[in-house]
This record gives sequence, structure tokens and C-alpha cells, in this order.
Amino acid sequence: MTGINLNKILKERGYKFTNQRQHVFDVVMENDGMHLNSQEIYELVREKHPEIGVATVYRTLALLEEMGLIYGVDFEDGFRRYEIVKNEEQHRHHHLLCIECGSIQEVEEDLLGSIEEKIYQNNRFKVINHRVKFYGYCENCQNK
Amino acid sequence: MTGINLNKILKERGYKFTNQRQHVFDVVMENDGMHLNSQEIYELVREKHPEIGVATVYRTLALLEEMGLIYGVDFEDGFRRYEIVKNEEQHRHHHLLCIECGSIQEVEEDLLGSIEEKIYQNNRFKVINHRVKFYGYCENCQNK
DNA sequence: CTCCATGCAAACACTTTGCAATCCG
DNA sequence: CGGATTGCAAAGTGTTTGCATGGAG
Repeated sequence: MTGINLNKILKERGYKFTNQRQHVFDVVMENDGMHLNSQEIYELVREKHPEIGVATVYRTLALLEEMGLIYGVDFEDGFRRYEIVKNEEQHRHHHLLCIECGSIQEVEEDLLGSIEEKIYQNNRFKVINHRVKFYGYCENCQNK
Repeated sequence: MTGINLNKILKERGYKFTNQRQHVFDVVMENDGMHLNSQEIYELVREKHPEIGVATVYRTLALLEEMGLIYGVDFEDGFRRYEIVKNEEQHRHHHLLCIECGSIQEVEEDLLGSIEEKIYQNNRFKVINHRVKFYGYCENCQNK
């Protein structure tokens, strides 16, 4: 069910297919929902493919992001974290960050449609995408 | 109308008042809405007070943020940017970022109240604060 | 007079870049 | 084969830290 043919996608865009690119993509795919940062991705790729260099990982992540296969999120913790872009997603989904335990949940989006309309009316600003993070207490941490 | 007595606030929290801290705070105050990053703040302080060191500026910004007088926003451009916290604000306000010209507008908040309720019902997550960024085209850039 | 705060430079952490070697097509 | 891609190490970037000096209370 991985379904995504990276080879094909790369070729279509005029890029070459390499094993390194596949390895990086695999790690991000396999860790869906983990919000790995670049270093973590580098280390995971390295476990299986110790010859890969940091630079390649960074370059590949940038390439995959540019191609729209993954995207970077910034949780303001000093790391750039990456997620797979799901085909169904129009907009990006949102995140719930627990300020007690640091856990990150994802929450489906399309809650903001009416707000974007309001923004267009008030500010004449045409929203294309948004990034929303909610900070608070997850279920577990509320019961302490 | 600057009104804020930094000296008093620092003392209350057990910190010492210094001119450097005042200078840094002044620059952030005077450039309300500019979303200055730390480097820019450092340079602006330096114009009037060339003896100040980078470290002091960073330490002061962190201190001011911890005291709730300013807060940092991350526009994913690699810089931490700071804003004055207005007393009236419960939550932080939102930003509209133009992906064409890079302009940043602010938009008042309290649009998300109903969403936070929905999140509590769906995810049992108690939202305390949120950060919202809308990406799109500002009025000017739509007319091109 | 006692620490806290400062300035400086060195250290850091993450990321990017230059370049020769390598691999894809 | 020829140009894109890689790996390495060096260079960048923004930020933080260690430490002696200086200043607030």
C-alpha cells in the first residue's frame, strides 16, 4: 500500500532516481506521524545505509518538499520536522501540542473554512494555506 | 503612553533593572508590528548603544519573553521574531503572510473559539493558546 | 559588599556549500 | 559517456555558554 512510485515522480520532474533518495523517502513514510526532524531522519537512514552523508539527506528532504511529497513543520523547538503529504489533504492538518508532556496529536482540518472567508472580507487577503498549532493539555495531562 | 514600567516589573520578579534591558525593550516597543528578529533588534540597539553585546540582547529577549512582555513568533524563515504582548490580548493574534511579496499583516483573533470547543469534544484536548498563520496573497499581489 | 548581569570570544547545533569522485540514464 | 548526484569536510548561520569584569541594590 506504499503505492507511491518515487522513481516515476522523479523522472517526470527531470530528476534522477537514486537509492539514497528512496531510502530517505522510505524513512519518512515508515514513520508517519512521528514528526521526525532532519537529524533523526539522517540517523534512521544511517542505520540501514551507513554510507549516506548528511548533506544528501538534507538535499533530499528539500527536494521532496519542493516536489510536494513531504512538508516541513516547525514546532518552534529549533528543529525542522517532516511529514508525508497525504493525497487527500487539501490543506495541511493541524497539531495539538501538549505543553505538559510534549506529545503531538494531529487533528483533521477543514475547520477553518469560514474563517478564511471572513479574512477575505475583512482584509482582502486570499488564503491559500494555513498552519495552525494549538497549545494546551492532552487528556492524560489534564488528569494530574 | 509607553506606560510600562520595566524597572518595577523586573524588581517584582527578583531581577535587576539595567539600562541594557531597557534599551532592548525600547527597541521592541518602538517597532511594534515590525516583527523584528533578534539580529535586527541587536543592530537597532547597537545604533544608540554600541557597547551592548549580542549575548545580552539574546539573554534579554529570552527574559522578556519569559516574563510575558514579548513573545517570539517563527515564520519559518530561519529567524525568531519578537512582538510586544498587548495587555488586551488573551490569546495571540494571527498573521497573514503573503507568499508573493512576503508582507506580514496581523489580524485580530478570537475567531477560533468555536474550534477550540470542537477540539475539546473530539480530542479531549484543552486548548490554552494557539498559533495560526495564513499563507496566501495580499490585496496588492492579487492584482497582478 | 555581594551577587547578578554584562561583554567578549569561543563553543554549539543545525544546515549549506565546494569539489572531486561516482552513478544514472 | 556526460551531467546530475553523492560524500566528505569545511564553511555558514543564528544562538548559547564560560568566565572575568562591572554595576545594581
